[in-house]
Amino acid sequence: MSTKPTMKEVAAAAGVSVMTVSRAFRSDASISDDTRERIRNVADELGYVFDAVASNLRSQRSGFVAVTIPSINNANFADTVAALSGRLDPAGLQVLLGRTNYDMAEEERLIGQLLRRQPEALVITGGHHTERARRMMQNAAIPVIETWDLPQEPLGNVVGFSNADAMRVMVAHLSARGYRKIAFIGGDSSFDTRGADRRRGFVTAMQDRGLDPSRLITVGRPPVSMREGAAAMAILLDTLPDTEAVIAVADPAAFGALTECHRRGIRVPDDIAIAGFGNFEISGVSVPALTTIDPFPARMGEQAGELIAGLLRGKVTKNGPTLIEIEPQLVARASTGAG
Amino acid sequence: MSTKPTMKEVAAAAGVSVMTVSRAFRSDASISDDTRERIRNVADELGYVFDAVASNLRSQRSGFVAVTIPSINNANFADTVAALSGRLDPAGLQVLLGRTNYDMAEEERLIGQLLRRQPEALVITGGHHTERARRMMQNAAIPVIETWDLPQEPLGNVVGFSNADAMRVMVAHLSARGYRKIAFIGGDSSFDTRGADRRRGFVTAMQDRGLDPSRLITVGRPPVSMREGAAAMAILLDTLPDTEAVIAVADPAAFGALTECHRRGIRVPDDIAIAGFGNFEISGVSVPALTTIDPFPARMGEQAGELIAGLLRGKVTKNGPTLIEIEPQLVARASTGAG
DNA sequence: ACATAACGTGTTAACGATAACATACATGGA
DNA sequence: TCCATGTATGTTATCGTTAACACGTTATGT
Repeated sequence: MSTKPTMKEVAAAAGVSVMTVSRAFRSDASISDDTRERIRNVADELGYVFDAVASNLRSQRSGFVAVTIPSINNANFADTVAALSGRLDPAGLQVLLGRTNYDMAEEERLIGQLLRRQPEALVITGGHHTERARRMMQNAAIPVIETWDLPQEPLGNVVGFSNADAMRVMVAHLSARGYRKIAFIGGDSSFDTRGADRRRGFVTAMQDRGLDPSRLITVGRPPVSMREGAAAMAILLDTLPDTEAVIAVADPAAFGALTECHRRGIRVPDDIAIAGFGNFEISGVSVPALTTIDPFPARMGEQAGELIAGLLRGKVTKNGPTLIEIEPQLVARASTGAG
Repeated sequence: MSTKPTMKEVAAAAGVSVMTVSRAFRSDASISDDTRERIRNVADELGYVFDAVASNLRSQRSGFVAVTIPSINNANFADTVAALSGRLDPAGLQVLLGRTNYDMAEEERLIGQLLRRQPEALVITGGHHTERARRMMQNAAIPVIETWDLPQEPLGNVVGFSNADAMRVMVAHLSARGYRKIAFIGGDSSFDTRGADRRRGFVTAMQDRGLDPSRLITVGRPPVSMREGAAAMAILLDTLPDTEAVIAVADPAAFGALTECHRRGIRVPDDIAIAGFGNFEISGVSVPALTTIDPFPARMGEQAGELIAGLLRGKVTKNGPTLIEIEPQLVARASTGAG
């Protein structure tokens, strides 16, 4: 018993062939309930552990779905992954998670690493990638799903939304409530491509309404933290004190901005309105509650999972890639005078 | 080119043996720089992707370190995983992450799943497990590290801290500042074992000081959300209005409690003090900033990674399991009248 | 009752890489 | 000069499982 038992040992102990042991551990195999139970008991006694690595090699199916997210510590992405994982689980698929740290070069490296594990599908957060990363994904000959974005040139399937349009909705909301001098707080756009899309959406939406789109505060690399949101608000209040409303690239930054107002005795929304993005829990709990946009992260995860399960189950070749657009929803709350 | 190329195809194209191709992709192998580069170029042209599955089977090394965390969406655990991952990366090890959802039965199932992938080490969040899970981990014959806890009967190595002691420190802090009627807000203790440990620590610490330990508010399953923290605070203010200080099982719940005070016009800390646990970002940003305890999640991840890298590199059998205790640190802030 | 199908199990070879050993050639010290 | 040593490459067998096929036995239909 010094070495870990294999099916061979189990087979010997149970008096059957290795193949029968193999069948005892698969749901679809034809084997009598009797034998199956007997073998499982024997296996348990021996402390046998099924070797997925060998199984993967022989069957050419890894059971992995590779997933990349910018950060593990982000409720939005976590919700997508949780929903995805929940949908894939019953299909016998396991999520192999990697984080890109909001960096396309890191994403490229990561995708290379993940593909070596022979995943059966690839779920990528975002629609901007290096040329090399694009090539790797296209050559992989597995379903690819881009999420949290609506890429111009999709690699394959997409389950996402337009970050720019989301900002358009938010600008419309603020505009309708009478705000004119609206600022945007975001991170260094050369990294967070979704953040950059939101900023771009903000700028064009402002321009379309004949409003000044130049109140832009940039604070460090994404993800923009609460602290950075507060710092950005401090800069904004110091340099552009006549600003009437602020849109932050995401809720944590918006909340940070709110706290800075609290510290300075500036009333929200009476003196200045604040809005975020993502419908993180904090936006509903803070005082005042923050107006935000809900991109439905869990729904994206479910849809992606559903799509993958379908693509891998059906041998039928789809008539081309699927595009599922999720419509982000404005959640109007007290921080913009609503709710 | 219909099927994915293997080393065989690369070897043929480069005019070398398969073994030489294999060597071209390994850092430790003896091969001329010339040949290596030539082979890599050929491989690139063919779109060859290294097959880690086959490599794993033959070499009996998966390159995986399996890690379980209660929730993906938790900054504390995420920090531990990020640090761990960062330390394992240079050692060529990849984190295979699974979430238990604060559920020991789910943990058991998950561990079974993970072990099939032949991980080289196992990092588990928490020190409470089902009997069957314990057995599986012990039989696995790989290094096991329990974190975020200080188990009575460790399975192997431990990189953690005592949740109960942390509460002792917090009670001491509040007590020193003159608070006597102290309440505890937590989740259903039958699920979150670390939360239960903290509650237990609170009770004994209170008893040790001759204080009443019965102001306990329980709200739903862990993780206790901001909203639930607010709800608990509402109950507390309604039923035990003379309470002087509140300790929440974690910062998000503490923040939720704080917002409830804001909504009711109750001043913190003048009317009631609030403290949390975890040193989440929000505790430093909220107004007032929340007193909390920093368990140094990143440090735990680094230490665990360091330990694993050492154990897997050195063939030398250690003289038994390692125990690394991290000392959580009180972070006194305005919400308890400090700072 | 007989052909046929369905079921349960066994045999053989293979998935794609690498460990272990073998070999060819160059280098160098005595 | 000759053998020891090192370097670069090739050969063979194998990791643990499962696809594909074969085979004997037991239902099923007519």
